[in-house]
Amino acid sequence: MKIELDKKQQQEFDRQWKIITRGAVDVLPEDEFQEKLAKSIKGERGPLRIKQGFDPTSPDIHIGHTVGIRKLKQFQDLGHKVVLIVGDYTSLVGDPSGQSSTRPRLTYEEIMKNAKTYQAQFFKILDKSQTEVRYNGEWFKEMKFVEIMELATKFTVARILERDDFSKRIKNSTPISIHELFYPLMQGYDSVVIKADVEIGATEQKFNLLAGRPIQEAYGVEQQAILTMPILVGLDGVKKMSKSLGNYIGIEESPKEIFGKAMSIPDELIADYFELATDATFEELEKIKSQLSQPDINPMLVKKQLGERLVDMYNQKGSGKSAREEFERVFSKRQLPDDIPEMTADCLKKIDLNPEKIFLVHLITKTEMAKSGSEARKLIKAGAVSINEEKINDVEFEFALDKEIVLKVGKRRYLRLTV
RNA sequence: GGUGGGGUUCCCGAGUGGCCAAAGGGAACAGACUGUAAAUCUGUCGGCGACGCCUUCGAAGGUUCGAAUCCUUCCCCCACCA
Repeated sequence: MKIELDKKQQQEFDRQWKIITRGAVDVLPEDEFQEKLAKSIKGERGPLRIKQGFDPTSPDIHIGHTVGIRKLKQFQDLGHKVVLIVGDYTSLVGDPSGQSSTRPRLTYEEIMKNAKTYQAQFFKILDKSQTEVRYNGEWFKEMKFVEIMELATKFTVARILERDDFSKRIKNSTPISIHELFYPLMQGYDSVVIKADVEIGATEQKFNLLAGRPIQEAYGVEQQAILTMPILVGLDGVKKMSKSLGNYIGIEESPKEIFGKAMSIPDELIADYFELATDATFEELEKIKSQLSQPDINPMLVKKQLGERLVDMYNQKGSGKSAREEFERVFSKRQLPDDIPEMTADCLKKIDLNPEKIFLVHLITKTEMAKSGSEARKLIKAGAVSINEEKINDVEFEFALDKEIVLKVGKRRYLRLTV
């Protein structure tokens, strides 16, 4: 590194660098990044501008998103400036990264609605006062065709087609629309406008992140360094966490849900989740890993710690503990949960059920405990339905509501009926 | 623009006139076992008060007692050629 630092500055540099690179996969180009940081510490330039873009394609943020957001928070804690790009215009294009087919495009209204809920959720983790939020429609909306063409001259098709996802799609004869080629250009242009020093993203974003560099250069802006973070695998243990696959833990979910979902991840994922999705310290991580490697320690116990921790991060203090106790009561001791939804006989009448003669299949469907009558019958046949702990196997089962009962459907759906 | 091949239930993928709500696999859901883990085994897997009925096989028509299967038109995709 060319920049000379005095001893104190060097210590600060080392401290920051350790935090910055923790958990990161790529830090490119490392020397440029270090130089930027050194200059900033030395006071030759202000805090670094750290960029991350989000395409508001769904209304909720899950803990997969938080991997990057938490990295941003670390930068903030080190005194740097975070610039969040809400990709209202890039969402219209749809990021082709890692996609095996063209993404469905959302309407502008859907995108803006999602963008709003995103922001609120970002600031559950980030410090609002140190964050600049920009919508890229701000500059793309005004762009003239000649300017778009100008941007398009900055990059070649060959470079874009180098990408693995595109080359795979070409090989498999899956169509690629021209507009998809614009995605990296747009993302790179965002970096030009906001003068990003560093852009961070998931590993699958590496190409898009790197694409920003030549584009910045072409527009006479200092090139950004990039930092990539691993992709968090979803609850299924196979695919990346995503809302559309339904294998996610949303940060807005109830403690019960977060804890339960955490308990359902495959054991192999426990350490990754601790490392990427919680604020466990380096020492804690080591401890967890050693626990997991000991055969006499049940990984379930470690997993419970994870669940507790995740719940606490997004809820009031102590909610992790109570979520855990509730979980143990219901699933380990097989007792009833403490918050069973209730319905009275009058409520039943409102949804067209006669309390004197309740047809079980209808009860299950009308209370939305199953999607359809066939589904309800299927569950009954499978022995998944019980009333007051007693299994019901008769598809035609009817009963009169003369005393309070608790209906259980599947592992976790409960309903209490009162007279 | 030409020629050829395709579009099947959540996904992959059989099926080329009745035995087809449609093989097989995957996913999913449920049961047993458990730790709401993994593995394994079993069952379900369009809808309906249900041994029957209704709606599905790109779209719309047509032939037929009867169509996912045959014909016509249209839409979309792929390959090769240009």
